[in-house]
Amino acid sequence: MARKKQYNEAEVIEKAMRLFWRNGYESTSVRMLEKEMGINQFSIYASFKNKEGVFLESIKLYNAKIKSITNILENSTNGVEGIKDYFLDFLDFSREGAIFKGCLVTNTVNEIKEDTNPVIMAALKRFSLNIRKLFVRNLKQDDQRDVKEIEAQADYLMNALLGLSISSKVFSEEELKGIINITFLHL
Amino acid sequence: MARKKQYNEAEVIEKAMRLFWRNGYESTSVRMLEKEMGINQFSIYASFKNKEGVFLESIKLYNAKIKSITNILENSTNGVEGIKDYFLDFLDFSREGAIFKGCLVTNTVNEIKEDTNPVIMAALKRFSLNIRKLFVRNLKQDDQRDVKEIEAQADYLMNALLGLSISSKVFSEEELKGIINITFLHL
DNA sequence: ACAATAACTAAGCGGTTGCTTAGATTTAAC
DNA sequence: GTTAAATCTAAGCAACCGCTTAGTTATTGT
Repeated sequence: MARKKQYNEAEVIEKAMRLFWRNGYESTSVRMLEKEMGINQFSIYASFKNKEGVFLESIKLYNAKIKSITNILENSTNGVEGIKDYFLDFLDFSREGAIFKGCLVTNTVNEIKEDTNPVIMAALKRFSLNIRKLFVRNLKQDDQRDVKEIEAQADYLMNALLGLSISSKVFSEEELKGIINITFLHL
Repeated sequence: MARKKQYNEAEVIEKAMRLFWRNGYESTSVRMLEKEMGINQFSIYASFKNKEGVFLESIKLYNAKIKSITNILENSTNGVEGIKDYFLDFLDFSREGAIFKGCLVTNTVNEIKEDTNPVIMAALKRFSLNIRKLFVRNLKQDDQRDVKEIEAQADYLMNALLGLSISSKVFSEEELKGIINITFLHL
């Protein structure tokens, strides 16, 4: 009936995701996406509706990629140690060669404003809350402490993880591992 | 000989700084600065050369403002407790009514890229390193531990502080204070 | 072979970006 | 009062933004 697509949507989203990861949402232009994805703007809008659509698909892919390490956390029975492993795994996950790119989600939370990008912000918050939930689950494995205390610890760990996303752009790998060690020293 | 300026440079930078603090560097346009500062674009460029110049002056002012709490840290003899006070003071400092704006410096570190804004990035790094130096100084007050260990602790605290700048936009004041408590629990 | 349909290319839309220029206006020295 | 210099306003520059449209090309069923 009609012509075939000359590109694979999953493949071009992979490239878009990497670009967003490096540059953030706002400072990644559709022209840049065009070049990186290797397809015309028309095709981008035809496949993903708009720039926001490309980003939402990128988040989905990011979520699928990071599953490789969240799955370990999800199935862990090591309590806090399992969370520490997640931190170290994340460091590896966020690395591209020698440089650390931080977390795509955290980077974007920092960049965008809730009132101008409500849909994106909602997706990002969903992502973060899910990780916090896993932290709570693992913390409960160690002993039966007060739920309030456990949730405060989960907040503490989220804070450290958010910090790590920024720190990874400033500190060296050795320093980052030192930070992780101290973060879990007395938990 | 010539006409007088109809505005005070210190006054308009105060307004510019607040705008950058709320919106970040890139997403604050010169048109927005124009309105907020209450002067024409020509005057902005005449006084501060370019947008980067306005921001660098804003950083200077921010530095002067935050001196009110870094001075306390600088003169503290309470060791780690002095740093904890700094964290709590910072929370207050970064508040505008009920909402937390985070740290102007941290917000911007997250937003800009080193290769496109090297001058700004350098100013931001200088600012951060200075705070880390104060952390090291205070940590040395408590006991004579290994210097390496102290520096690792300073990195850990910087990571927590960076995290706090993001967390303050997501968590409540109560949760933030809980995070700070746990951060200093076993130091 | 031909018509129908979807995917392609490339030009261009109105709006915004950081920054500059032209020209009127105010100040102050003489 | 005249002149020179600094400051003001407002229009406008090229480049870019997200997105669309017009027109061409490829693939299919009949």
